[in-house]
Amino acid sequence: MSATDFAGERSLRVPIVDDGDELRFCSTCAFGAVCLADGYDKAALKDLHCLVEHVGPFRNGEYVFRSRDRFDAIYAVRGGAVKTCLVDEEGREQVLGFHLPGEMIGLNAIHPAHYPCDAIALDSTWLCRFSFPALAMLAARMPAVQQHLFRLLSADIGKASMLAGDTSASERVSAFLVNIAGRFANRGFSPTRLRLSMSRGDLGNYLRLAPETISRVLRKLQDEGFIRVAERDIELLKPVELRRLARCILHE
Amino acid sequence: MSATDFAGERSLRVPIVDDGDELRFCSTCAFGAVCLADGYDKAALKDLHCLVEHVGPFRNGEYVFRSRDRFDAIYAVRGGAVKTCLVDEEGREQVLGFHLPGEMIGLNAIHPAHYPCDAIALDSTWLCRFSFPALAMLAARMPAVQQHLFRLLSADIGKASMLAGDTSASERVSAFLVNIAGRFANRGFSPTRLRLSMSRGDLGNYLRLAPETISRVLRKLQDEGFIRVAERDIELLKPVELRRLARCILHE
DNA sequence: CGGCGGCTTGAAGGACGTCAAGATTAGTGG
DNA sequence: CCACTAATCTTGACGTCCTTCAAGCCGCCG
Repeated sequence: MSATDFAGERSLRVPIVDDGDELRFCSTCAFGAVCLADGYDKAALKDLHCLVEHVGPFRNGEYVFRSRDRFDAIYAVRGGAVKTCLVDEEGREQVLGFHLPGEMIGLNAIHPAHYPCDAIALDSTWLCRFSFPALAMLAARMPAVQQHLFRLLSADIGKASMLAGDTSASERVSAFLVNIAGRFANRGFSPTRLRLSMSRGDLGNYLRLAPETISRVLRKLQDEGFIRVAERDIELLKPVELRRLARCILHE
Repeated sequence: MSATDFAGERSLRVPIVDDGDELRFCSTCAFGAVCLADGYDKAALKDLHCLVEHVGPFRNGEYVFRSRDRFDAIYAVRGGAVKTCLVDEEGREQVLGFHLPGEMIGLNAIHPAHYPCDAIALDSTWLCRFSFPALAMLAARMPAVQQHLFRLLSADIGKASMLAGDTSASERVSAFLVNIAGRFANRGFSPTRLRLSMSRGDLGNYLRLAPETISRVLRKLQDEGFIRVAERDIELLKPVELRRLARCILHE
């Protein structure tokens, strides 16, 4: 395939959102609206700020945390992308998920008290680090923070629905593209143009498909006019049709 | 296959645990150890008790809650078994999970504020119902309860790992059997003998395999001497070998 | 420029699904 | 207790979608 790049592609690289300031959280921190909406005062806001630490950049392939590390913090992706994965005793990797700006990682480590998976940067990646003991203490004083944490945790249950059902390769790839595009759109990025931060291998691993199958499906979707593929840049040409292809997986 | 029943099979039917009393929770309620371990007084215990309601029995096929019902409570299975599932617009069911005594359902409803799936009894089923608003209020006063809720929620993330990886039908079925047996064992039931409360259809649906494949795999595992199958009663004859077969999925 | 990893494309093979028929069980009412 | 029906389960034959294997291409970075 000839490498026809998109015009303005540069804006797709390493998406990152605003930095916030002393009295406003960066929107990725997932706690931005909590305090102000509930009328907490500046002291409370400051408490919340004190337990946030901006970390990064992590480079492609660097570990944010490793399986079996002791759990002490959850993270929000601020810019870049992270994959979470397991490695079995034979060294085979299993990708559990991808995490884009505005999304949390580490929530599944609270219970076992150790991270149950690796978290690896896929791009130049920045994160917000929340000390969990401090956050839990604050939550006990501020019901809105507690509620927010409950919701964050609840939202993460059943997120593996991408692999659900008796679905074909095209359905799964379509669902993935629609899902990713939607998540980018939620954070203010283009709803139809996106840059995949993961390799075909990682993507196939996540969707339980061979990398070759990913290639073939992307080509087929392009031949059918649903998408445009240029390396890792994807444009959704017919989002509605794609969504219809994927409706069994996305549950409308 | 000739129907060779197990001796003492009757004890496998409708597992149920103790009832608890005014000052002790039934062990299934998942809050049993919280208060006493942290030295809360009887008043606190009573608060916790007041928001628990024993409900049931539900008969095979009855709904505990339905998709899109407004969320107001989480449940612990006290006896019997529950499946959670989605139904798409064409009426096809998709089984998300099975819930045995001692396990919670409804945690994934906190965020959307509506139950995102159906919960259907597979047996004569009793549950403990926890009003969530009341529970959250109590959690704000009792850090141990809050912590316990965080852990319960966290533990539910990534429970769909049964479908993970690039695994054969035998591996998935083995993993399922080992997993179920372990969950029963955790609650004091036999670690090697169990009664499946779900049909081959539900099981296949959950594992993304045709019911016929489930049959064939169970027969193969029996022919190889790993298990003994009599209808829905299963005996694990070589738990170690089964676990080895399933190690890719169970992550040791 | 040269090497390497990631991506694409083709051909062949296998594991599971589908379809169909028969067997066994559970449930119901007489 | 038995008869009858419906549902579930089993077993076999065949087809299909995806994987595997192999080769070549492209882009990136030293």
